[in-house]
Amino acid sequence: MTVKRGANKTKGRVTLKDVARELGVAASTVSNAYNRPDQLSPALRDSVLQTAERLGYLGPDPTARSLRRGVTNTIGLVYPSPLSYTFTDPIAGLFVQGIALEVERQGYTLLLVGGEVDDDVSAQRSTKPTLATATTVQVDGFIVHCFASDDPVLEATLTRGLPIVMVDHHIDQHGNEAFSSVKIEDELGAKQAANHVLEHGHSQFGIISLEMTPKTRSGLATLDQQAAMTYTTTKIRLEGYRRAIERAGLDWETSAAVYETADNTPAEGELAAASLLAQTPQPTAILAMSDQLALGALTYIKRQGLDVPADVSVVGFDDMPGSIHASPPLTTVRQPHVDKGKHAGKLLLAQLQGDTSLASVTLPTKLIVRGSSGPAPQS
Amino acid sequence: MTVKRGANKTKGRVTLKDVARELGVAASTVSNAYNRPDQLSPALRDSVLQTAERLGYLGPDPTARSLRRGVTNTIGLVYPSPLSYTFTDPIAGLFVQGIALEVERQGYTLLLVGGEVDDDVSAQRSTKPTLATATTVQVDGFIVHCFASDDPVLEATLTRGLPIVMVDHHIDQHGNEAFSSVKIEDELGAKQAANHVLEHGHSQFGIISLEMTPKTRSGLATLDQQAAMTYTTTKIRLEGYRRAIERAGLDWETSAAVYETADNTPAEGELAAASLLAQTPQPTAILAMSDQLALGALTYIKRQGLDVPADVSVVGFDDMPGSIHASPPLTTVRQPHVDKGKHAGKLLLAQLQGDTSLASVTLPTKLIVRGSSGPAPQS
DNA sequence: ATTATTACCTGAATCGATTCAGATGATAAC
DNA sequence: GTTATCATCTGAATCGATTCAGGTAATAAT
Repeated sequence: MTVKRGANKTKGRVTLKDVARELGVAASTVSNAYNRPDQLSPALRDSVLQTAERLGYLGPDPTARSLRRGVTNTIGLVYPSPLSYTFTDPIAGLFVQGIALEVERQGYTLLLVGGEVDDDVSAQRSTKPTLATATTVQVDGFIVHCFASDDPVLEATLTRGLPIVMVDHHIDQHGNEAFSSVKIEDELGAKQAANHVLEHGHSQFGIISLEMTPKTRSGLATLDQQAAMTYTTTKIRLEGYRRAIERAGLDWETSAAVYETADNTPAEGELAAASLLAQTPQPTAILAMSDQLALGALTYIKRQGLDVPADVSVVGFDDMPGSIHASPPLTTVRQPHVDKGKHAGKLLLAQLQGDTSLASVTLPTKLIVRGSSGPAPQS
Repeated sequence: MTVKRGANKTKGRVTLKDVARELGVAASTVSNAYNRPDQLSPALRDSVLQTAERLGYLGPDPTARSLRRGVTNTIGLVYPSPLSYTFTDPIAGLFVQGIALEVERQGYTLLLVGGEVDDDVSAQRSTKPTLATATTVQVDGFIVHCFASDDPVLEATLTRGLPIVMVDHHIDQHGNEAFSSVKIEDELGAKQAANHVLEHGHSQFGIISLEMTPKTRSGLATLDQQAAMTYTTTKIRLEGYRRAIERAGLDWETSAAVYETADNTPAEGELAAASLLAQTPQPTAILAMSDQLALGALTYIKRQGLDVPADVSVVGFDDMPGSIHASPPLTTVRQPHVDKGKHAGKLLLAQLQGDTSLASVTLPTKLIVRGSSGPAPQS
C-alpha cells in the first residue's frame, strides 16, 4: 500500500468524478460502489474499486459527504478554558471516558474545543479567536462544560442552534433554557464537607475556592467578590459551605476566610494554604473545592511541619484518582465523573436522534472520609 | 438572544442565499460580510448582519466552508483502543495537554478517534465500524498513537493520504515510512529499570507486560508469545529488560517470568502480581511496563502482608501523576508525556504548513528512584 | 405472448458556502 | 476634460460528493 501523503492537499486531487470518467460510468455509480454495494453488480463494483486504487482515489471526501448528508457524526466537547489547561486536571479524562462510553459505539467521534487562548486584556478584537472556533467547528451537537453564565464562548456555542447538553452549569436568572443538563449536588456536597469538620468541632475555616469569574487573580476574596461571582459551580459550592457553617451558629465573615485560586492546580492550592494559615485566628480546617487544590494544601501544610489531621484537617472535593493515595489519604466529596459523562452523552444522543424532550439529571455526591480529617485540636 | 435549537436540523434551514435574496444583494456580498468586512461598506455590512439576525441565519455553515476552503482546522488524534478505555489512563490526558499546547493557539481543534469498539471475533463484516470512523473523519492531519505494525485502523488512517505523525511507534521491518514520528527511549528506559534492581542484587524477576498483540488475554507469556509480538512499544521495552538481565549474566528464561496483561489498569496489575509471586522461585523484583500496572502490583503485594521494598521491589514505567503519592512512592522510569504531545503537535503543524521534510524525535527517559525499590532480601 | 418484476445503471438536482475576475460609478490626478 | 484609481458590489464557477426519480434490458409470472 503505497500512498503519496499530502497528495490530496494539492489541487490535483483525484475525485469520484475522475474515477467515473475513467471507467465511463456515472458518478452516482461510483458513489454507490462505496455506499451501497447492493446497488450495482459485484463485477462493476470490483472494477470501480480497482480503478479507484489505480488512479489513487482515496475514497469519498468526508467533508463533501457531510455537507450533502447534513451530519458529521461528531460531538463537540466545549470547555471554557484552553485544552492545555483543562487536561491538566485528571478528571477531564474521566469525563471524556464517560462520554465515550455512550457515544463511541454509536459511531460518534469526539471533538475537543477549548476556550480563550491568550486572552490579553484586549477584548478589542471583534473576532476573538476562541469565539471563532466555537462558531466554525463541524459537529452535530455540543456538550458544554461549566461556563460562567455570561461567557462569550457559551453564547457563541448556543448561537449555533445545535442540540446541547450543559454540564455543571446551574441555571440561575435565565430560568429554563432550551437544553438538557447534567449536574451534581454541588450544594449538598459542600454541606457534607463542611458538616463533617463541624461535627469534629472545628470552628475556624480556610476555604480554597475555584475561580469565581473568568478574569481571576488568586488571593483572598472579600465578601463583595464572593457576591459578584459568575461561575455557578463555585458559587453554589461556596453557598453550601456557608449555609452549613451558619447553620451551626457561626458567623461566616469571622469564622471563614476564602481564598480564590486562578487555576485548579496543586501549586495554587499551596499558595492558598499559605495565605489561609497566615490568618488569625489560624484555621483548623481547610475546605477545598477540588482535590487538586486540597492536595496542594496538604503539601504545604506538611512542609510547614504541621500534622494532618492533628493540627489541620483538609477536605477536598471530586475524589479524583490519586486522592486515595495521598498521605494522609484525602477526605473528600466524591462526585461520579464517569457517570456525568455517560449521562451527558446519553442526553445528547437522545436529542440527536430526534427526541425533542429536554431532560435534566442531577447526580449525587458522597462524603468519603479518609485520613486527612479529624477532631479539631484542643487550643 | 433567543435561538430555536435544532432549527438547522430541519430542511427549512436559513442559508446565506436566503439572506442575500431578502436583501437583494449577491450571495458573495453576504459571504464577504462575514469573512472580509473590508470588502463592503460598513453600512451594507450592518444591514446584512441585521437581516441575518432577523431571518435567523446562524452564520456560514462550517461544513460547506470546509469543503470550499479545503481545510478543516482539525487534527485527528487516533488511538488503537476505544476512547472509553484509552482515557482510563491518566497519561492520555497529559498527552492531549501537550498537543493542545502547540496546536490550540494556531486555531486547530482536536478530534478524538478511538479504535475498534466491540470487536467480536467476527472479522467478517467487511466494513468494520472502527475502520469506518478513521476513514470518514474530517481532519487536516493525524497524530496516531502506538499501533501494532499491522493494525487495520492504522492502515485506514494511512490510506487517507493526510499528514501524519506517529507516536510511540517503533518502525521495524518496513523501514522509513512517509511520516514524522515521536517516541521515547523505550529500550533504554527498560534497561534503566532493570539495571536499577540488578544493582540492588536482585536476580529473580517478575515482569508485568503491556499487551503484546491486539488480541490479548492476560496470563503468563511463553517465549513463543514473547516472540510473536506485534505491539512495538511492548516489544522494545521487553527487549530492554531482557538485555539488561542477560548482560548481568543471568538466564532470561529461568530468571524472569513474564505476565502479559490485557488492559493497562491497576486491577490487571494485581492479577499479574498474584500470578508472578506464585512462581518458584519467587521473584524479588517486579518490573512493570506502566505505573498503572505497578500500582496494582503494589496493592496486591501489600495485601499479601509482604513489605515493599523489603520483600519485593517494584519498578514502574511512565511516572504518571500519582505515582509519587503511592505508598511507598513508586520508583519508576519517567517519560515526558506532555513533551511528547508538544513534539507531535509541532511536527504535524510543520507538515500542515507545507513543510515536506519529515522529522523523527526521540525523547529521553529517566529513572526516578523512590521508595518502592531496594536491596534484594537475604535469602 | 403480454405484462410485471427485478437488477442495474444514469442524470440532474442539491448540500451551503467561497472565490475571483470583472462591472460600475465615483473620486482623484494631471 | 480625460484618464487613472479606488471602493463596492456582482456572477458564475467550484469544492466533492449523495440522492432519487426514472430508464433499459433481462427475467419471471400469467
